[in-house]
Amino acid sequence: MGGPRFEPVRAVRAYERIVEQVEEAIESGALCPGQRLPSERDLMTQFSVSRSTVREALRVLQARGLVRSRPGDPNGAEVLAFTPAALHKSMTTLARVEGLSLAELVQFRMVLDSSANLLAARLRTDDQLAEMDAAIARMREAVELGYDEFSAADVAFHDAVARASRNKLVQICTDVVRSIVLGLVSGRIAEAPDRAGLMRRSIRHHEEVLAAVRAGDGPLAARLSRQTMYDYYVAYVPAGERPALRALLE
Amino acid sequence: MGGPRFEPVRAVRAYERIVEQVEEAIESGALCPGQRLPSERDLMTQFSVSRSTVREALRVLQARGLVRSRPGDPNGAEVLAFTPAALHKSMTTLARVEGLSLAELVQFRMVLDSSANLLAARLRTDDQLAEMDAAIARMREAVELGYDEFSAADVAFHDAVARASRNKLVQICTDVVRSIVLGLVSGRIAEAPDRAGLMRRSIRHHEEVLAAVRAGDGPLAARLSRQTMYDYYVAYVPAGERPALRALLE
DNA sequence: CATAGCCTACTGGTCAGACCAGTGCACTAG
DNA sequence: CTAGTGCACTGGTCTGACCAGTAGGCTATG
Repeated sequence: MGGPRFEPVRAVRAYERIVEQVEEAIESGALCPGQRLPSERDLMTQFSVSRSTVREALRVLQARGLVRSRPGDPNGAEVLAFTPAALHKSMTTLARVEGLSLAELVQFRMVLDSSANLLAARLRTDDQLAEMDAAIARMREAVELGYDEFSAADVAFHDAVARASRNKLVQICTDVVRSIVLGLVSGRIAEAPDRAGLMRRSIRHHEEVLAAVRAGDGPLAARLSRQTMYDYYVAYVPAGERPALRALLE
Repeated sequence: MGGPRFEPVRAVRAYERIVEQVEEAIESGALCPGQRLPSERDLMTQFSVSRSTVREALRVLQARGLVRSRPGDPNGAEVLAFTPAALHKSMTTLARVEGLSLAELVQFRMVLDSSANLLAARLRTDDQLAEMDAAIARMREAVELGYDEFSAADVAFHDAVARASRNKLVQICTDVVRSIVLGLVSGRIAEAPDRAGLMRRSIRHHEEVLAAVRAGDGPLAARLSRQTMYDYYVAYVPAGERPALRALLE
């Protein structure tokens, strides 16, 4: 004690050093989306490693959604614009491995969506209000067209709200968690006996939420959006887990 | 139009098939944390591919945080328990690439933490209340010890609340976003001129939040926790972005 | 002259076989 | 019984090769 505090050294593998360098270049903006990396054979001379090592690094970068390579492409790997794909992937594994219940996922959506509405009520522009109007209009038309169209319009509405919140993290997490939830229940909703009634009720709820957002009443919009989501999903949540959802309703 | 709807075919590479199979085995529970994969040389015969292909698949699985391999280990790669490491990684790149502002991150924490408090006020057990008490006690002691100890105790408090919310997603996202935020500002807090005063004020706020949780007053706990976080971080948020944070305070 | 089609020089994906440094375990010498 | 030594195995890296795909230049054809 009192001597120098040594830190454990981790053996750093060659391909990791490559990943770090390329990652840094991308995140710092030195490499922009659309730009190309050198070919694998060029990279092996630049890093003075073998091609296998270069390739392992590229696999990692690809798994993180930073680059993409196509066989035969005369240019090297392409630097990608950020997409939440990697986030989505790890959240999906999280959901499966940790056995996340539908209740937890819906609860999380209630939290995110109501916060987005709270913020949107204060920060929305008129254009964004128009987008929400348009989305609800499409929901109305979709009652005749079928569940897929309805769901798409519904998604568009929530996306508009999320954008209006001006918080990219809220936006992206909303997107990711929603797609996981829809993957779990969309089949069951599409086959629900009283689909049309469900849709009409949902539309009415969305209209109320939008009215609150338009009026600038954030807390009301937040409360209504929680209620809307609860009503929409509660039938698919096991009865034992419903109290946890209701805990979010005043 | 009207003809069969063809989907774009993507060339599926050999290592991707391997990743899928192993991933499926892990997520379905056929492979449990702690178990070992066969050695790379075994895998190449099982999948009848070359070792490079096996290794590329392992790199991807490792990047996703599902397995870990150690040189010299007489067993194969180890299947890992889920950790939010991959989630953390992709959120960090998100933060850097998308240029997430501190304001957005803090705002997100306010949303998550207040929701966790809202839920905790209704769902907490006595044990969890005791944990929160203990964490605050450690915060008090840490005023003398230094910022690192204080921050650790602070984290412990918020973790206890997150656990009490009984929502793993809330718990994990709290953890991930917090570590990103702390990475951005902990240095500046540690060097703040009136550190001790800051800590004491934060402790008082935490005590108020805990009192509300103990009393079962969810909305109050939620409101207080938002205020607490706002007060703690507002000094590090550029003035122009503060209104967005205040939008979350009633 | 314009263009359809081929040729070539690359690309990434995969394979085979080799070497090295590290690890754990069985065996052995004390 | 223990301390030490090999050994058999691991993952990490390298070399060199082949294949199928792509793009762009070249050529032969109209």
